[in-house]
Amino acid sequence: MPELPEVEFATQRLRAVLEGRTLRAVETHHPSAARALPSATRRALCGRRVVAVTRRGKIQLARLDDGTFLVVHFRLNGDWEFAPVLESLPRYTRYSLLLDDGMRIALTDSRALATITRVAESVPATWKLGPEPDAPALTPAWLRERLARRRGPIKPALLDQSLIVGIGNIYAAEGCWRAAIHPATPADRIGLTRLARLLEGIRGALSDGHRNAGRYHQGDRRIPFRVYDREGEPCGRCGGTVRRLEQAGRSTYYCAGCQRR
DNA sequence: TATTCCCTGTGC
DNA sequence: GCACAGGGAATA
Repeated sequence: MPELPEVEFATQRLRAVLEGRTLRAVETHHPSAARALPSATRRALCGRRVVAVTRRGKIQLARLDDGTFLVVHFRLNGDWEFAPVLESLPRYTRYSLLLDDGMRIALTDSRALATITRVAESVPATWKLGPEPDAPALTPAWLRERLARRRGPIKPALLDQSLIVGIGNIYAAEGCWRAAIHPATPADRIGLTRLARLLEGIRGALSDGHRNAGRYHQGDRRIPFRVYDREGEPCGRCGGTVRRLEQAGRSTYYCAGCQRR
């Protein structure tokens, strides 16, 4: 279930298990995984020590002692499962890392879209990724400057990782709702005041998500997104009806009452 | 800047 | 059956 709060949580769990450890073996368990991480690369990873585990947006990075990186992306469904090597492989394991302390890290993903790749040192620094949502440099003025040169509606723009990194489909919609901005509003026609509210909305939604430790449910209670996946339900702010529309092939949820164009 | 595709599972 | 799924790279 990986939006940014989940990936942050996953990165912490990975760090606790992987940092300082040496890789004994790296295996793939699906053809698409083998394509992303060919056998020669997997073999070359044996004996490498993991120096640091970090995150950039929704990308998890493991820096190795030879200066290269393992690059992990969960996409829609990925997750970690940690267990001693003696236990059986979890269902939907696509990659597994065997460590020198007898632990095994499994990347599970029913859809097999998650990837682990290996890149050279210089690559992560040059990726075209925007600032983190909580970066102080991310101000309304900066955002307006970037959006001024942009055609198209705001909500799909928020999914562009080169604008702001780490915002996914849920938080793009939730941020627009909190700022009372219609998701189809042209991105270049939102003024400073509303952009300030949008940033607040995105940050507020993310920090609520973070507080929930990256889970969508607590027991039986669904964690309350305000519009996401609530088509037809009444808006908690104005009582209007939550609608769904499609933008760039993805669902967008918004309140038809208080998010006016 | 919008589709198409990568995959498989779930729920109607 | 079919629509839909939280992402993103490749394509027109």
